[in-house]
Amino acid sequence: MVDEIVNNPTANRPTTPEDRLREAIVTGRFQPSERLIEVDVARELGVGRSAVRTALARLEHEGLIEHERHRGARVRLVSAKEAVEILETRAVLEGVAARHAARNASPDDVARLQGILEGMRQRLDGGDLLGASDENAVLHGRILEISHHGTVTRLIATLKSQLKSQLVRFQYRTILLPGRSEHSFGEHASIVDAIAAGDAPAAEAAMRTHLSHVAEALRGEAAGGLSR
Amino acid sequence: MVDEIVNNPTANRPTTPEDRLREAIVTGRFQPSERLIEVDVARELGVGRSAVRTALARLEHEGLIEHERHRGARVRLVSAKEAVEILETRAVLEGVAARHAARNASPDDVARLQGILEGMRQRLDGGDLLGASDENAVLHGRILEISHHGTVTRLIATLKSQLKSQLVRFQYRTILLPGRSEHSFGEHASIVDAIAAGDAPAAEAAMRTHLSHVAEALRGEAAGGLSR
DNA sequence: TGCGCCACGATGGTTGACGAAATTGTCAAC
DNA sequence: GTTGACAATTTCGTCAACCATCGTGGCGCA
Repeated sequence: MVDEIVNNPTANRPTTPEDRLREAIVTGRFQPSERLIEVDVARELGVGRSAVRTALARLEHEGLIEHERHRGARVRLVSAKEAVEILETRAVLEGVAARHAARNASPDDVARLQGILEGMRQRLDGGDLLGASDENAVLHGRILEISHHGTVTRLIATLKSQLKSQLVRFQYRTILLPGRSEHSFGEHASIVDAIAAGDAPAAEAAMRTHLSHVAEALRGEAAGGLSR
Repeated sequence: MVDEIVNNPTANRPTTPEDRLREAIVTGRFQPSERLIEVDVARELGVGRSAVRTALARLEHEGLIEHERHRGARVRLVSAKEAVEILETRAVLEGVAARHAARNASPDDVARLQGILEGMRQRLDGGDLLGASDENAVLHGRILEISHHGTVTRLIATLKSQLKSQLVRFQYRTILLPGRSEHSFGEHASIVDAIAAGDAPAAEAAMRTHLSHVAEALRGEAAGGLSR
């Protein structure tokens, strides 16, 4: 019932126009600030105008595009400042999730979290930083699930998709920064520990400090990468 | 440039179909869980089906309706649990806003906040509880503006609209609860004080405790009103 | 009684058309 | 040369009619 939200690789074909447009934006096929003329997009994607319209409407509220009445849509440019804003917002939201996870977690949940942590440890020891980064995402996702907080889960999902469009252009793998991986592992361990102990405030605090560090690391990188 | 986002009373007529549908849902013209058949809605609103389609797409990501592919849309029912979730989420988001406001506030901003506080004081002394409740909304809105945090502002706006649809059915004027108004005023004063002092952590903490009290008051009321 | 097929209801999407609004371009007057 | 008004163009907003697809419930058959 609580299915993982996995990005199915090589999955079934029937992609909706919405997915295709999102894909085109996220992969940078449409440049930021570029005007999205409905008929052009329709031709580009090989679908009708109405399909593009509904897709645009959805993508607007996902924050991928801006749209003014009678003036059309354009790809939204996420500035460095805004990227930091998003990270910061995610920090407090995931903090709430961690708090609830600490209250809800069954022994089984805790075991699974510790298992993920274990996997991170092994990959780090093996020098597989990218693999560890993936485990990272899994851990955060699992905590969200355990929290059973629909509202927070939903908001984080939209924030994620907003950053994703920029992810392609600026490599946001902070875990690749020297020294960051070990530091990050320790922070994750603290979060899991707090959840295991059922200490809700500690879990929230740990999550927030963790993500504020990520944001900080990013800010440093952004100064060189995002500014222009 | 930084125009107030006021709900213009008796303003210009040209309402979009989207606005009209939102209005219809929010005012309870369509019942929760009611299926929204496109053609019926179209006839009801006196517009075409395509207009309804776009409106539905937008309203979906505002959280006012649910939508499953090939299975249509229905008005989303916000349960009591979810209402609390939303309040809780708003609490941390507005906490972030307060934190930023404390960092950004110019002397002028502080003066305006204190002016609003003064207005609340006067209305409370005059026994005008509803008026004070309005000032309350103004104060929160002003803090959001001062924060200059677009992401948080946007998220709070959507959360608000989700609750608004339930607002009509359950009177969420917690300030009307006995004793709550005075308590609330003190909390607001603390928030403004922290912002005036430029004390970011204090501002965030004050906002969070304030809103957690609101949520608590609500939970008590919800037990009698929302449960069934 | 129970199972499966099929028709119907509703959505997803297409095409084509038209009015409305915004932008752009032009031209004359100052 | 600059400004203002007006015309032309672009693009969106909406409608209408149409077909394909998906779900679902009922009917018939076993």
